Amino acid sequence: MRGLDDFTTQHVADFAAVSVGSLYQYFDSKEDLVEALLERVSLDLAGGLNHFVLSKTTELRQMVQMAIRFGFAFLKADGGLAAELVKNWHKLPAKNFIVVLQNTLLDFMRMYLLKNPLVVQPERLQVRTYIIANALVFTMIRALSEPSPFISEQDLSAELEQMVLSYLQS
Amino acid sequence: MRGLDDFTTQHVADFAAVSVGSLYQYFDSKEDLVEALLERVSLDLAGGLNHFVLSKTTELRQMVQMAIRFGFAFLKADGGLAAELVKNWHKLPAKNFIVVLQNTLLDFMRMYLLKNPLVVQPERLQVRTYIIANALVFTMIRALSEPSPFISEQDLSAELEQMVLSYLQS
Amino acid sequence: MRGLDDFTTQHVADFAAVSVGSLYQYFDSKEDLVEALLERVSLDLAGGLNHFVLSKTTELRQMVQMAIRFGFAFLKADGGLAAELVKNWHKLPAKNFIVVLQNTLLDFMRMYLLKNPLVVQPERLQVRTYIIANALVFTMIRALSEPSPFISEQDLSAELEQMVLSYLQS
Amino acid sequence: MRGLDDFTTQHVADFAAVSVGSLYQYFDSKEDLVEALLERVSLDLAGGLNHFVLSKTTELRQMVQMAIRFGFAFLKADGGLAAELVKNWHKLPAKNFIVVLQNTLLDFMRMYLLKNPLVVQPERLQVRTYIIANALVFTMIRALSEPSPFISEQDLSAELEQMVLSYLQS
DNA sequence: TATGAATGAGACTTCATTCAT
DNA sequence: GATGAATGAAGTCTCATTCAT
Repeated sequence: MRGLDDFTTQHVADFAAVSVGSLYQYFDSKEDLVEALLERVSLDLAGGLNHFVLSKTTELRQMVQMAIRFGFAFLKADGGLAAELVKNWHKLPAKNFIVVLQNTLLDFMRMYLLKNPLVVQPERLQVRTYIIANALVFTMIRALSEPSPFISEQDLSAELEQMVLSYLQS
Repeated sequence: MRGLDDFTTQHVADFAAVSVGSLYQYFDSKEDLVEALLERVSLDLAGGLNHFVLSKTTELRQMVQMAIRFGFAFLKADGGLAAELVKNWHKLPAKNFIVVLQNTLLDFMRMYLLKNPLVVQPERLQVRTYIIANALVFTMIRALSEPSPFISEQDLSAELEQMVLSYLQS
Repeated sequence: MRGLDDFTTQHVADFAAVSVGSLYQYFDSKEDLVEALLERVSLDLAGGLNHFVLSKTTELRQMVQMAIRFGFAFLKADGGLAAELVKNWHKLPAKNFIVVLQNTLLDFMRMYLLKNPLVVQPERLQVRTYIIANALVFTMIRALSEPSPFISEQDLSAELEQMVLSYLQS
Repeated sequence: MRGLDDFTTQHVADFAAVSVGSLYQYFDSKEDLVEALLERVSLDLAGGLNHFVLSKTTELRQMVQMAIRFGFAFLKADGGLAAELVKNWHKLPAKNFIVVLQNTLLDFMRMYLLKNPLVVQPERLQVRTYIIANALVFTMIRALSEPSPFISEQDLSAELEQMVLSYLQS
């Protein structure tokens, strides 16, 4: 479990204000630790997203807009913890939270479809959710990590929203 | 330059079928080595993509389709070398080849716009290219790294194509 | 900081009876480590020499004799640590302890001159101290490193003493 | 034979304007190579010093003066080759050329004594030569490697001369 | 014979993991 | 239980030595 550059055990211990040794009383290995972190972050994500599902809004555009705004906030929270985890997705244990995002989006879409038919063909739902989840997460991460002077977060958000909507409605 | 997990000097040496020491006859440091690799891969990518620009086809859908097909082939080539580099984009020197992809796509779009007006508003071109480049690359990488039994490459390609087209034409 | 042949990290770790990794909890690099070692040894040297200055003896010959005896003991201490450092003087950080020796001797000579005038012309003091310091240290080191069956430490000490005195009084 | 910092095989090959491989056709190892270099430099030294012995001068002061001047020139020759070798004396094969210097000086002194009696007691000759050789060589090297703004080569030469003479005549 | 690319042992350094306190 | 110093495997880099051309 080496190579998560800003996740040395020392870093994590400092961040959590405990000693390195204590980490190993709760977790058998760094892998376990990261997995737990991942789980917590995933729960936060699912919780945050579900909030929209349960909200009264039924207008798709508005929901996408809120989700994107929430996504940016989420990736910046806790000193960029979630962002750092996403960047290292390929080294993380299987159930990482991009999957959580996919599933949450998928659930949401299914619910939405019940009430607003014909947005998308059911058999394509999974692939489309997959594409949207990946597109959103990684584009946001890239924008946050290497901000471009030519692309404001505002513009990016608007265009991501546009991308999602035009795709879903095609 | 530690932490590119599948790019230990030993790994690279094995892959190139030379000894670790030999690498340092051609490159001053691992950073230089990776940079050179990046440059070569970037050139290959730009070359491959330009091929489409120069092709006789003027139908957007067909070009996108070909580009996506080329993208998958490209990411699989050389034992997944390019894919491995993309996964580590956040640790690589600035001019990494996602940027090359963006620029190539941007150039292409500009040329295309000259002949096929009104596809997209010029001031949005950059942001849209940015989104498309990131969406394509990272979705493909994820699909190749963690193949899902529910999502075939074929379906994914078709949907990515659809996403790009509907977005550009919206 | 490679090339201090008897100062590989492994060597130092073995000598200190710790593991290689432990060295890096106290020092950021081998350079830091050597610098710290140098400083400690320099302090020991300065301390030992000052002892003579403060002693009641005012007879020059006796002081030189004591200093030479102390010098040999010092170079042999800690398994020849100081000797090993002197041998590598040309690779060490600037303030190495030959300089300390020079300065200590210089201070001592200045004090001595106040009470015992005319031993040496003030404007030559610095050069003479320089010569004496280098002559003493390197001759001793050579004698300790490659002992000659024809030259006993006893004889050498006596002759070094003679050299210093005749030079200073000339 | 690692650790002669400015004596990598590549350096030596470049300096000699041959290839690294060629070095190993003449020498079995770097140790052999350095030994041969040492021998050549030693011969040069002995040759240069003998020149004084054979010169008509019989005045001791003048001979010492010439020897010191020759010494500085010698240490600077060939880009400081001899100086570099002296600095690494403790890693070099036994018959290094400080020994040559000692022996040459010893021979010279013996010859000188035949004609100019009473300069020094015969039984002390060896030790005194030893001290003078080391004092001269290492003081010169130090001065050349880390020149001090307070000590000119001129002054140093004069004082070294004075040191040698007062010591020999004491 | 001359060359210089290839080799690999060994040096410095990092960091997940253990364990005496 | 909590601590953090100690450990050592593994990674980057250097350079004397070899060997195919």
